[in-house]
Amino acid sequence: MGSPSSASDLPEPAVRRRTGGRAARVRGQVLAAVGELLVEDGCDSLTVDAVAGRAGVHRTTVYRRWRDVGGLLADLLDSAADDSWSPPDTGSLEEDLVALNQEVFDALADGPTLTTVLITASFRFDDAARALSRFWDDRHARSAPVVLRAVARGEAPAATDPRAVLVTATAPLYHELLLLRTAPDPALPRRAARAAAAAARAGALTAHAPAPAPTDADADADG
Amino acid sequence: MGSPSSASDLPEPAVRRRTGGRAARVRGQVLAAVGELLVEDGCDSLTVDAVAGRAGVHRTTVYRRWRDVGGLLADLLDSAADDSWSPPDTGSLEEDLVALNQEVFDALADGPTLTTVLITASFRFDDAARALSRFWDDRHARSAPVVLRAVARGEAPAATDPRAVLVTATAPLYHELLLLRTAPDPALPRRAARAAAAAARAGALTAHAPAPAPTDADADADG
Amino acid sequence: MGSPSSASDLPEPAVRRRTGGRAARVRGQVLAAVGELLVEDGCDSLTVDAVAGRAGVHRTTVYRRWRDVGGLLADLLDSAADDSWSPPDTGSLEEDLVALNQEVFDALADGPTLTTVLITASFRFDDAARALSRFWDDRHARSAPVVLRAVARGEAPAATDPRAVLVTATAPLYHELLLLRTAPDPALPRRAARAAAAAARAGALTAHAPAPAPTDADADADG
Amino acid sequence: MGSPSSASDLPEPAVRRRTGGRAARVRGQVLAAVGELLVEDGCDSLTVDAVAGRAGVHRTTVYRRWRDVGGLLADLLDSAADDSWSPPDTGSLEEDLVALNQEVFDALADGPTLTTVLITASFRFDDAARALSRFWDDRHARSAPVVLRAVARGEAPAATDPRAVLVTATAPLYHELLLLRTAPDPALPRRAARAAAAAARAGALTAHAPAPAPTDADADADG
DNA sequence: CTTTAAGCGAGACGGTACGTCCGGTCTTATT
DNA sequence: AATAAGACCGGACGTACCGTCTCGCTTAAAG
Repeated sequence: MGSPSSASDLPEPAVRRRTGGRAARVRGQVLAAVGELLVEDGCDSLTVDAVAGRAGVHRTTVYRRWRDVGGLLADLLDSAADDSWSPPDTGSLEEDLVALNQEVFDALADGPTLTTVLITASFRFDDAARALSRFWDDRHARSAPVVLRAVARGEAPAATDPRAVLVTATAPLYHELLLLRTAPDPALPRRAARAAAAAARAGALTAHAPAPAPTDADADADG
Repeated sequence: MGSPSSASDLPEPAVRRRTGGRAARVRGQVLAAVGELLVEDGCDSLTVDAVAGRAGVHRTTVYRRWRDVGGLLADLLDSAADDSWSPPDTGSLEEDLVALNQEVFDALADGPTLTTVLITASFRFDDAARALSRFWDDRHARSAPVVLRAVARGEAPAATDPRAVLVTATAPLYHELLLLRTAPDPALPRRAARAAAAAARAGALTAHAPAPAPTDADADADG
Repeated sequence: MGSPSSASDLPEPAVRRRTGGRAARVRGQVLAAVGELLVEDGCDSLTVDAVAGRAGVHRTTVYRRWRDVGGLLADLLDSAADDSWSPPDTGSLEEDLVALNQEVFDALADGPTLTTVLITASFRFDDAARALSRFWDDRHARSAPVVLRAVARGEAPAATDPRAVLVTATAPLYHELLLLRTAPDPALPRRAARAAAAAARAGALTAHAPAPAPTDADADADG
Repeated sequence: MGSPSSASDLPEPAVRRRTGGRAARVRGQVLAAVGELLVEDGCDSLTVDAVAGRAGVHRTTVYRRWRDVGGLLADLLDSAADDSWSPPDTGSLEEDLVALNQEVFDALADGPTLTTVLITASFRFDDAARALSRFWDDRHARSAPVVLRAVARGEAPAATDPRAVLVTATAPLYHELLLLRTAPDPALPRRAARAAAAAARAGALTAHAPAPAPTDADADADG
């Protein structure tokens, strides 16, 4: 599924008031400073003062355009929406999920990544939380073809819910690495992908179908 | 899996210097104030000043015994470790997992629970993060029998990793409700439990076994 | 002696740049806004931003023409120089002074008048201080006939200094109402006028004459 | 009448919370810094930041104890109330008034004195204005004997109002030097004192007595 | 039952960051 | 090419909390 940190193009101002020269340059400097500070010291050191200082810009300028740190993070997240991202297509559901999981794993595993810091920050700032939700919704929507192709190949029942499959596959990674804070297990991406694929095959991830008779139906779906 | 908020016994100080009288009373007042403030206003308003004021205790007293807010949270979490908790035993893996998931769901679903706030806080304070990890490790250890019984009943291969099953079952709940922040779906606990049970049945959650040939092996494991 | 607030014609710019059209209209709007803001909130709220906003003019326009708040006040004071003012002529020195004092009293007595605010402001802005001095010099010059007529009538020695008489008469009002901030006493204008008239009659306000033999002359006056 | 700047002992805290050690030392440093800054740069440069910096004390300490610049000035004024001050006693009303006036003149005449700055500041800060009024009330009360002795000596009518005499004597100095901003005239203290003494002798400064028949009575008094 | 020292209340302090206001300059877009 | 809109820099404001310190005083535990 990737992470919000994979792009850094900062394409265009949200409100195109002044496209040229200083205004755009200032925005770029500030967002760059936000990113740098985040990876260096984490969320705690991300103060408006520090951002302004790093960006070589006055405090009031930051307040004028972003209101607070949450606004900065939201803008960074939105600007980091990498429009060119597309899901893998290996020809098998499980391998596709493994590839997606590996992307997530890489973004979370080694120490305090920009990704982990952004997620952490989303717990403190509503703006950032909303921006992060937007990012994930986008990634889920783009990744749906992975599941739809699997259904087309007969790897899963027709009613399989793409989003449920994706969440089932990736959730253990976030849970282990962010919440439980266990040491990164290189086998984790594949195991979680396999489990999600198996559950999908078993018809346990169909959309809104409360599964008539769980035990037998599952056995049938498998067989 | 429950939540860290289910107990409030506050058993004893870690260092038993003065067990009786004022010292213990002060500790109880302070931890109670921490809990109240957390559920009222969330993690942001949990300042030492506010805690001291609410507890009717002087600021310096809090600093003297807990050092900072993280210490308060860690103490609260440790004191909230409900020693009497035990996992469900319905006779079927899936139903056991559903019961566990329902407990998690209830603790996370309705608004800013004490549980969600504690998890949020764990991102800001290392002490709290460690205490929370301890709590979850304890719950996973206690819940292992659920999987072991399932193995004994033949519902899953012998090599099935209890922890992996539990994480696979509960992770989607935390992911949806805490990270993705989607509206609570009452069907979610059962769906995630079914998916985890199906994956376990399919042998996708065996410990440290990299699963030689995914497709055929799974089919064999099912049959 | 009146006050600088008695006129509101805003006749012409000090430097007659553009008498007609937009330029003059803008000047009128801005000076009017200055006056309004002064009487509403006093000197503290008289910011360039507020003036520009009230006048419906851009900030930079104000900076361009008046440089700062002091310039605005100076312009307002100069424009408020009421050319038609003339001193009373009742036929007696004391009654003339009473009339002058009454004018001052009315301008200072009831709450924060425009006059009091302008004087207050003159302590913060040199431009305004100079403009206020010009205003007072003008008033003293115009009021000199009051004393000269009294000398002609024989109410005071020939060497009597008109300015000293006027200052002696009005100073207690400013002192009481602005500096000592005592409650306005309706008897004050007359009492101060009587005192000044008495001093003039006694020859205590002669110009640059160090009073030849103070003791005997005074003793005579007493006896 | 002197000035509020004539004492610098800073005798005791208004609220004697902590008399010894650091608290008292801090207060002294801060008030000293206020005085120094006032005489150096006037009222405009008297910011909390500057005071704290000069005093070698942190900003928040100043805010904690004095709230704002007005509070600082008020405390300085109160602490500068020189309890040992007493009016002159030369044996003659006029000479006493001359001495008083000379004190005022010296405090106001040469450039921006601490006195002039304090008065200026009182126009911006209510606290300082009140403290200044208290100071002047005190000085007027202490100076009353000057007039009472003159009455006892027969230099003025029994009903003479001491405060009116003092105000009449000193007001022209404040008016000329602070408001009209004329160049200091060394003859001014004596001339104003003579005028006030003459008015008192003439019975023009009696308390609350509306003066029965101004013209004739005055003529009698003169003649 | 006394001592004694751990713990507490109280107040002040240095310090960081906040978010706001205003003054004054400078840049951009318009007309 | 001039001007109006607006973004910027810089300084100060007043506040909230942090974490620390130094005093006395209480009081629980040990001798």
